[in-house]
Amino acid sequence: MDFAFSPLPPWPRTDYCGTLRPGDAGRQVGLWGWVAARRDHGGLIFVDLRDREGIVQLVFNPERNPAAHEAARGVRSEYYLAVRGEVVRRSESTVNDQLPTGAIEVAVTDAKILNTSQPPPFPLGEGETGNEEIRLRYRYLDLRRPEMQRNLRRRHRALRAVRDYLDEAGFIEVETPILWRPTPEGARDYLVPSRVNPGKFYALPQSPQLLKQLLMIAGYDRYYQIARCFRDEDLRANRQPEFSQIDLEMTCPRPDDIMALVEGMLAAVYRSVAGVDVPLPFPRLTYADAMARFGSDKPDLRFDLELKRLDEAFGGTGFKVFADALARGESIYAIRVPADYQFTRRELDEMAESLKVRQGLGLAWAKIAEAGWQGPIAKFIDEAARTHCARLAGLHPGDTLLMVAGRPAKVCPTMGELRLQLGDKFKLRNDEELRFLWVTEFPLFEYSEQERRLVSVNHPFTAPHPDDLALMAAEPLKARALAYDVVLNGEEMGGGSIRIHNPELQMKAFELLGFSRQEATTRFGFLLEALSYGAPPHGGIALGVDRLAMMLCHTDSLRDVIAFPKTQRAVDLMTDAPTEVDPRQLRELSIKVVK
RNA sequence: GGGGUCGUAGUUCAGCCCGGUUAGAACGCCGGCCUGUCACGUCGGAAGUCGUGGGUUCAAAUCCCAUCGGCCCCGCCA
Repeated sequence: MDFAFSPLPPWPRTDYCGTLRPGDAGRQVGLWGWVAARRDHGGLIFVDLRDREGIVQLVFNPERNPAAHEAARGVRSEYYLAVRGEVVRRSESTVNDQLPTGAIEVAVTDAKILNTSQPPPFPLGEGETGNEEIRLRYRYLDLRRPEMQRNLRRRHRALRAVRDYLDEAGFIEVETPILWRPTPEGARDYLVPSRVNPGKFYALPQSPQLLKQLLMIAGYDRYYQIARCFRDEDLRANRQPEFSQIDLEMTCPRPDDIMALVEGMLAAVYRSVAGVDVPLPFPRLTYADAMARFGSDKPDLRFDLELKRLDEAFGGTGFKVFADALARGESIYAIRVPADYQFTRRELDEMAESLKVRQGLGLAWAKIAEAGWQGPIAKFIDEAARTHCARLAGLHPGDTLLMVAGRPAKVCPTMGELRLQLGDKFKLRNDEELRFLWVTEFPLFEYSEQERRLVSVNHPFTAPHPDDLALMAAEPLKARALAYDVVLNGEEMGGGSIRIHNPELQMKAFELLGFSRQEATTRFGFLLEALSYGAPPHGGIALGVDRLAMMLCHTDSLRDVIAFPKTQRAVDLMTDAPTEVDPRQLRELSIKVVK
C-alpha cells in the first residue's frame, strides 16, 4: 500500500495545542492537530499546528531529529499530524505576542503524518471567509475555522447554562415525538408519509406546544426540552426550516413567574457565556404601548427616536392632507430626529418616495430652524400648530420632524420600520449593548384579510386576559391575551402564554377561529378530552436557541451558529438534500409524484 | 410568488458603464534556494467552459433575452 493509514496515533495526546503556556516548559507533550501553516527555512522548519483549542508553533530541527525534519518537509496545509516533543520557552526576541501560545514552542522529536490533505478550497485561517456557497459545500472545513469553533462552543455553553439553570429550578427534560400529527393552524407542515398506513402522513412538529400541555395534564409540573422544530416556510437570514427552542411549561404559573424565571435564565446564560451581568428585571411594555411608541411588537430599545402622536396639534390645521386625515378618524404620527442627525434633501426625498411606493403613505417633513419651520409643507403649518407640535414632540432647533398621516394600525408599523432604518443610518444600534424587554398583553385575535376570519395572534390555546373574558365573544379583536414575548435589541427571542385549561373555553376559542364543533373535535379532540380530566392551569414559553446564539456570537446570520444549515432555497449544499428518491421507495409509501 | 444583488484561475477580487492585442492582481498551488520564522523571505512555474443557453455584432467577460445558483428583502413564518 502506498498511502498513509494509521488506525491510531502512535502516542497519546497529552495536551491541546492551544492550551500550552510557559508553565509547561520542560514537559514532554504529545499533540495531534492540523497543519495551519508551514514555514520551511531549508534547515529549520516551523509548523503551526491547530486543534480545537488553538495554535502552537512546532519546531523541526534537523540536528535534533533528522527523521522528523524529513517528515515535516513533506507536510502541507491541513495534513493531520501526531507529534511528540518538548515544550520550550522561546528566546526573548522570538516571542510572538499575537498568539496565546506565543511565548513557547514545541521542539519536535517524533512526528507522524496520520493523514494527508488536498489543498483546502478556501483558507481556514483566523478572520478569513470564503463565500457562503463554498463554505456550505465544504461545511466540515468551514467548521474547522476558529470562528465557527468559537460560535458552536458558545452555543454549547449557552445550552449548558440553560440546562443547569432549569434543572436547579426543578424542571424535568422530556423528549417528545418528531413524528407527530399535522396541525391546521400556523405554518406549513413538513409531512412524512406513513408506509404502514398508506395515504396517511405524520408531520414534523412546528413546536411541542400541545405535547407540553399534555405533560402538564400528566402531572410533571415543570417540563423543559431543547426541542427541534420544523416549519416549511421561506427562509431568511434569521430563519431556517429546522430550528431549536428552549421549550418549557409549568403548572399554575402567573405570567410574572414565567417572566422572572426566564429573566434569571437569560442572565445566567449571559453571565456564563459572555461574562456579562444583565440588569434585572427586564422592563415591560404592553403591546399597545410598544406599537404606539415604537411601531413594533419587538422594539429595539437601544435608541430613542420614539413615535409621537400629533393629532392634537393639527386639530385646526390649514394643512389639507392632515386635516382630511383627521376628519377620516386617522392619526398623525411623527418621529423627531434630533439635531445631531442631519439629512440631505435627497435623503428626505428618497425616504418619502420609498414610503409612497412600498406603503402608499405620504411623508411630510420639516426642519426646525431658529427662524421657524423649513421644508415644502412648512408654509401650510401655522404658528399655533408649530408651538403645539414643539410641546408634544419636544422640538429643538436643528431637529427634523418626520410626519405621516393614516390609520394607526398602518402608520405605526411603517413608522416603526422607518425608525429602524434611521437607527441603522445613524449607527444607533450598538452591538455591544443589551436591551431586553417584555412585551405583554398581546391581542388574542387579529383579523386575517386573506382567510377572512379571526386568527390567533399567538396560538389557539392562549388564555384570554381574565378582565377580557366577556370581550372574547363580544368584541374579540379587543380582547387581550395572557401572552408575553421577550425581546432583545429588536429581535424576538421568545414568546409564551398562559394556556386555556378549560375544555369549554377551549372549544369557544376554536369556534371564534371559525372551526365547527365537529372540526375542532376531529382535529383537537385529544386536547379537549385531556383538558376534561383535571387539567391544571398551566403556561410556559419557548425561546429561540438559534437567535440567542446569534446574539451571543454577534452575528447576523443563523448559519453562523448552526453546524449544518440550509441555503435560502432550503438545500443542503454539502449533501444536495433534498433529492429525488428511488421509485421503489415511493411505491412502498403509496406516493406518486406529479410533475 | 415578487424585488434587489452577486457569479471571471483553487480562493478573494479587478476588468463590464464606453464591445476590439495573448483576460490581470493578490493569496493559494508546484519546483529551486534559505537555521529563528510566525500571513517567513526569495527566484522560477503551472493554473481560466469569464455560471449555463441563446441572440445582436465583422468581433462579446463586456450589450440584449432566458435560465441556474449564492446572498439580502417583501409576501409567508399560529
